[in-house]
This record gives sequence, C-alpha cells and structure tokens, in this order.
Amino acid sequence: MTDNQVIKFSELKSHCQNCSLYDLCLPMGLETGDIDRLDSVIKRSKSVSKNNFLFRLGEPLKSIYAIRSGSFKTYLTNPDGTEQIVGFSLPGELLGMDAISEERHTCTTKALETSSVCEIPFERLELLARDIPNLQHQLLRLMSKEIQQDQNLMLLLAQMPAETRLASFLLGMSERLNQRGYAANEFNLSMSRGDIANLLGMAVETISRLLSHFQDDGLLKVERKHITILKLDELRQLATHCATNCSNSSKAS
Amino acid sequence: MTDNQVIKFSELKSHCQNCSLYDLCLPMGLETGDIDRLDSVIKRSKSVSKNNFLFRLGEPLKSIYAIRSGSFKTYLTNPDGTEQIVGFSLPGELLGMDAISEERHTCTTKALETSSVCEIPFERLELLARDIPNLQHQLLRLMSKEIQQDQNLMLLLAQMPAETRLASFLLGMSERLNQRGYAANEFNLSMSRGDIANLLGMAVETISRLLSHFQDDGLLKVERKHITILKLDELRQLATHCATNCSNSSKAS
DNA sequence: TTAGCTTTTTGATCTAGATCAAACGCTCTT
DNA sequence: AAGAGCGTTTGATCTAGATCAAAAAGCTAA
Repeated sequence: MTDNQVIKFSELKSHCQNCSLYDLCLPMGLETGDIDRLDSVIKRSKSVSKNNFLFRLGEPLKSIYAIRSGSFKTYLTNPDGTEQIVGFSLPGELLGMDAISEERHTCTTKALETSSVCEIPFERLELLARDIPNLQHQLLRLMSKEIQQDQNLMLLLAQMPAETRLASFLLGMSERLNQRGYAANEFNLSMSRGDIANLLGMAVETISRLLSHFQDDGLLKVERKHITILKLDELRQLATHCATNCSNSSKAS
Repeated sequence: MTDNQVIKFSELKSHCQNCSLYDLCLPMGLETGDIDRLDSVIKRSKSVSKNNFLFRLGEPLKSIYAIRSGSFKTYLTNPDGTEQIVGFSLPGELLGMDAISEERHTCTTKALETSSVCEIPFERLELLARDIPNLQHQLLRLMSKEIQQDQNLMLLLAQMPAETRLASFLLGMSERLNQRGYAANEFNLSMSRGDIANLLGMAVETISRLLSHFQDDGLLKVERKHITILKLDELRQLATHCATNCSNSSKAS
C-alpha cells in the first residue's frame, strides 16, 4: 500500500473497499483479495428512481441487491390489492432474500427516493460463498438479522399501543441512520405518513396525531419529513414502556 | 437396494436417509454420500420434555436444531417480562437461526410437548455447507422461508381482523401438519388458547369466542385441543377475506 | 374421591384507535 | 399565478375487540 497510488475517481467510487458502507454490508470482514472477487461479480450502480420497482411479487430470483444510496419500502400484496409494508431499507442493507426459498419474489420493493443499488447475481453469490467462508457467514448473518428485525416488528404489532409503536419506529430509524453516518437526533424520513401507518398497522390519522402530541410534549420537532429528536430519553421510555399497565395477555405460561 | 437387507432398528431411526421428514428438513436434495456426511456431525435425539427450554434468550449460539418430533413455541421477552410468541415449530423445521447474527440467541424456545430434536453444531454445519453446495442452498432456503413466514404473520397482525387471523392460523396449522403426514382436516393443537392469542395479538377470550362461533357456524368441530375442519372452503374464505370492506388504510401509494 | 389448581368459556362493559368528514398545505402542471 | 391533486392535519363519532368478572370444565395430586 503506497501512499501515492493513482486512483481513478470512477474506481474509487465503484469498489467495496472504498465504499463507506463496507462495515455494514455484505463484504464486512472479508480480506482484500476476497473483496476483489466479490467486486468482480457485482453489477454496480443500478439506479432506481423514485416510485420505481427494484423487483416485484412473482418475479424469478435473479439477484440480491445491496443498497448503496437512497431507501426502499418492501411490501406484500393481498389478493384484494391491499398492501402490507414489511420494512424500509437503508444503505448497506440487502434486499431480495425473500425469494431464495421459492426462487421467486414473494414481495415487491419500491424506491422511496432516487436510489442506487449493487446488483449481485444470486447464483454467482452462492458459488462465491462456498469459496469464501466469511462471505457465507456474512450472508447467513444478514439473513438472521432480517429475521430478528421482522420478529421485533411482530412484537410491536401484536402487543404495543400506538404510542410505543411510533416511538420505537422513530428510534429505530434514528439508530440505523446514525450507523450510516447521519446525525442520530435529526434526520429526514423518506417515507410518507401513510407508509409509516401501514408498516405499524395503524391509521394515517393516528400517526399524524401522535407526531403532533410528541411535538407538543417537546419530545420532537416535526417539520414535514424532517424530524428532530429533542428528548431522546423520554422517547426511549415511551418505546420501552408497556410495563405493568399495558397488558394484552402475554405474561408467561 | 436389495429387499432383504438387515437393518437395526436403532439405525433405521437415527439417520436422515430413513427419516420421514427427509424432504422437509435440512438434508432435502442432498445426495446419499453428502447425507452421510451431514449425519456424522448431527448429535441425534436430544430430548426435551414439555415446558423445558431448547435454548434461551442470551445464550451463545452453539447449535441449530432440526425438530424430529413434538412441537415448540418461540418467543421474545420484553424488558418487563412480557412475552411475544413469534412462532410455533413442527417436525422438519429448523430452530435457532435467530442467533447467527449476534452469535447469541435473541429469543427463547420452549417445548409444547415432549419433543426430540437433532442438534447440529453450527460451526460444523457452516464448514459442511462450504463443501456441499446443496446444503448451503438448503440452509439459505430454510432461512428465507422463515423470513416469509414472519412477514405473513406481520400482515395478519397489522391489518387483519380477529376472525381472519384465527382462520388463517388454523389453515396454516392444517397445511403444515398435512405436509407432515397428518390428516389436513383433523388435528390436535399442542399449544394453549393463551399461546394462540399471544401469537395473533389478541385476548384469550377472543380466541375462545371465535372458536365457538366457528363451531356454531358449522365450520369446525372443537373438542378441547382437537380440531376438525368441517367446511374447508368457507374457512378459506374467512382467511382470505378482507376484500373491499376491511380497510385500515393500506391501499397502494 | 375431593380439594386446589389451571385453562377455557361465556357474559357485560369500556376504550384505544379506526373511520368519517373536512379543511389545509405543499408540489407540480399548464 | 391559478388550479388540480395529493399528503397531512385536526376534529367528531363509532366499533372491534380488550378488559373485567365469574362460572364451568379439565387436570393433578393425595
């Protein structure tokens, strides 16, 4: 590693090693040589503009996608056309792993803003994962993490009151954005109130009302999509809450 | 394959090849030689009696478990001691994959009845998965399937009315039990009403009332834990339902 | 068998949050 | 700059399903 290598800007931008998301994304923990091998199978810089699809329900599994910039929502579609958002995704996160089981996507992913992704052909990823132990491990880890996230959302949906759901959602976004280099206490939500409501199983009106309440109580400043967290501790308390009072069966057994 | 081999009963019972769950479980799709290799790392026949734990929140990841007989519930534990069941598991299904991400279990799994599992040390499984492409693939598939299941439950929790949740739950159990060689229209639920209520985010009383209604309407016969499905089509309709009337925002956007 | 549990059922209320309704802002278009 | 159209907010009701209460039915143990 000499200090005075000449590096083209295009290369600087386009390799995992120079990517600021390195330690969140698939190549985390890989050695230099292995990163290069992963790099070589990645189709870089697929761009998806706002409201366009990354993949749709029913499409055959072709690739897994690592988000490079922007954000996405992923939703299931009911027979009657109704949607259920199952998650929002941020840079460094993987998309498309739902499709591995049946070799066909079971959900749809749409860009919330103009975004770009690294496309990783799944067959080649599987092949490479055999050769690179850490890659296999990281792939399993990221899927395991998705399971955890989903289960945490199930907990919110099944037994938390509206206030707790929203507080928890906001804290989660804050934390994830913070890991990605943004301020933890001030950020923009790329999704609409309707999307948040859908994810959290509530009505848009309830989201709106709660945001107003949070603001009235001095916990947040809400300016359209821009959120400033003013009292982190109190927000945390709301998110944890559900002590003795909030019940809904659920003790032990 | 001659007809008159002599096979010890203990061997018949203790290898994947002779296991009736073969085509649901981890070794699905493996060749004979590879199955033997998988066999050799499996610690067989760990038995877990009713209400005992397979693993608990916070324990380090040691093994993945394949259920051989019986059934389990898996739940998250809130700071306040409240539980949220995130799934029931049946023979042929894997348990413990939640822990891969942080090398520590994020949930607790308890036997609903006396059960037995095959214990697969995770490190050895990972090693083997590098050598056996189909095993790696199957592992990814089973994790992907878990993500799908969790997402479907999220959909139920976020926007389906109580009736639909329960109908859907019963159909799901019927289908899964059927895949495992039981009758589709008649089965025993190993979990309590309270557990079902917890999973579906409802009160025990609501579960009980709905079961009574379903019975009154001639859809089911309910005898304590024994369920007989009498009108499958109508139950399916209830589970699908949620057409134009049932809303909860959630259109598209 | 009976006493003492737990689980389940049934009935009567109560409430969090959905739904309905309407006004208000933003954005984008022409 | 005016208008259309969406997303958001705020207010007034309404209801599915929770909670409270209590009886009934199983299960366990002595």
